[in-house]
Amino acid sequence: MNLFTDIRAVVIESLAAMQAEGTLPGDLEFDNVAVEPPRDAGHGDMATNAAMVLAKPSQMKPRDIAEVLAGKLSADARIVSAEVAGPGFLNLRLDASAWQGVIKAALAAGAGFGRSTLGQGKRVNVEYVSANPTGPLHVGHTRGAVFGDALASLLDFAGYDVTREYYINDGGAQVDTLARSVYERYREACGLEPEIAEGLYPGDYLVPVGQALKEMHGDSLLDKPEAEWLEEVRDFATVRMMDLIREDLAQLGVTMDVFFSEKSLYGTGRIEAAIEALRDKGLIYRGTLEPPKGKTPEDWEPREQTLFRSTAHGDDVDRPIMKSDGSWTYFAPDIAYHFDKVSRGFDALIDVFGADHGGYVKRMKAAVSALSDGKVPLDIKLTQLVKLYKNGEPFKMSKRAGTFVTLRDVVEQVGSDVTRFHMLTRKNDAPLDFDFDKVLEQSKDNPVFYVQYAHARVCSVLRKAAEAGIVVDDATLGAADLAQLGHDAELAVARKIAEWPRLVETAARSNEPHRVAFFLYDLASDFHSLWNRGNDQPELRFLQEDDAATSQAKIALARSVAVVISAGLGILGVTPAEEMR
RNA sequence: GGACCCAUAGCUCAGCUGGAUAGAGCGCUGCCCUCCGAAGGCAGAGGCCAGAGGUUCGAAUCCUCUUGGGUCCGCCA
Repeated sequence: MNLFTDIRAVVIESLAAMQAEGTLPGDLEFDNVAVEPPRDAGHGDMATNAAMVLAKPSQMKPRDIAEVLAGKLSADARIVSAEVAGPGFLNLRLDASAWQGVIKAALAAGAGFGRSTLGQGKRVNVEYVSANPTGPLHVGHTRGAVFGDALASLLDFAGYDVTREYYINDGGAQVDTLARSVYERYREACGLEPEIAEGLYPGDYLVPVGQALKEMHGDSLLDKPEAEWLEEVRDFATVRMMDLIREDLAQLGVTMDVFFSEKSLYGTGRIEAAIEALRDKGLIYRGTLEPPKGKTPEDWEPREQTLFRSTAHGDDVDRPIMKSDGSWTYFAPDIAYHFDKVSRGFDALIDVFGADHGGYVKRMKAAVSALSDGKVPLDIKLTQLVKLYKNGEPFKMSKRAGTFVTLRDVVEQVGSDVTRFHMLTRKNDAPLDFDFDKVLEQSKDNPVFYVQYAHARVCSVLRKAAEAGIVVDDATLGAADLAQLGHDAELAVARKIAEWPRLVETAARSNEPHRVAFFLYDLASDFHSLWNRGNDQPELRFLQEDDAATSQAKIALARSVAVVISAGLGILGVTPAEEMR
């Protein structure tokens, strides 16, 4: 249940009644009518902007509309008062039973509380990570992995049918480089001196791959020319790298539904088919691009290429899809890949890229727009850089100096839960500071700890209640008499609980999982505040000795907090703590 | 030269797609606690939302320009 949509329905009903009576004109759109929590809790429990939104189209004064609407709304049992305020806001106060209903609903729904039908089962493809299969994942990939995974979970929770997908860039020159790098490690395994030339991948992680190659082939590849071993070594190494990456992702709790191989697009006519689809729309032509202004490369010379008219779909310049030697540019298989996604029948596509791919957004959107005739929206989320710190000092990453920080380094040092939560307490398009020491701090200053602690406190209350012989299963708690929950601090928590279903939808609509993290922090804050009041006011403690009925009512509230935290952390991919250590 | 992202308290950041007196944590100031409901609590000061125009009942939020940061910019993927 979503109390806000329930009340909004009442508002819309009342407005319709006003239309029927002739108070309002019959031809009004109610799309912009919103029922929201007011910014200032002093204004009431909910506020609607209905009168202000409708004032102009109905040519009436907002306050006049609000007055009539207030009268209608008062008829609803849940609405205790409706007051006109400010320019025409209508502030609603709800009966305490409304909040009690929310708590009961949370306990009844359990982990499913807040699940939405917003997505209507529409199929969404979320592509993320998609790192080149040439080595282990590093910190930058970690953020993309965490973000993409949480976004996918959020959309799932909001009622979408989500596919998590990884695009393996195994078709370009970088996997040949990988093969040559592995070959050197193979020579090393055979007792020869490896020659890691400039441009090859020097990382130690290729050593075991070279050894594995030796075990398979003995010395037999040593005498052969590159042309004879390249393909096999490349395929072998790519598989090994993807195994490595899958393990890295597993460390973070990320599992993909689909791994899509770029290579599978080559030699199968699939790239050609995608380009033909564009050609049929008149978007492919031969032409010569202008040099980039202000920063002309020294060796620039005009060349005629095959171009995609991406400017017809919002891009700034047309993009080459074929090199002058007739081979595809990297953009061509990407077009084919997205064509494939469109062809698979997804209703919406989301790509999660690193910020360095920002320049790529418009052309990709143009391609999808062209390929789907504008029917399949593509949202591209860019994750900004992660700045590493240790003890408050910036920590520079350098492949050469060997201070290359991998995903595995991070997870092994601070754990998956902390990594995930911390990386989600920032908007994806803002740079992120990651301090190896601060994120592990056990104090109120650390949001990870703060939220976990709230959940652990609830668990602790449940344990103690059970020890005291009070029945605290969800069914019993749900049947408790909640009428005695009347203190402001208690109602504040209940209000927050009621906002959860609404937050899920707003976060999903904007593809912003970080809102979940901030919400959980706020909820934890309200809960801790109530808890702390119990120090001075024993009647606010959750566990009331010798009064099982009151305890059950209060614990029902606490339990609903745990239900929401647990659900929220579930979306973020973080395990809720049963106790703090 | 151009594209994209960003600019909110001293610091790090939210701000629910246009709503009322702009919020939180840290830091600062002042009280309280230091009884395992422990890893602190309560309260206070602190703002021209980078700047200038525009859109309308109403702008931190949308549009334009300016300034200042970041990412990137033809056959590397």
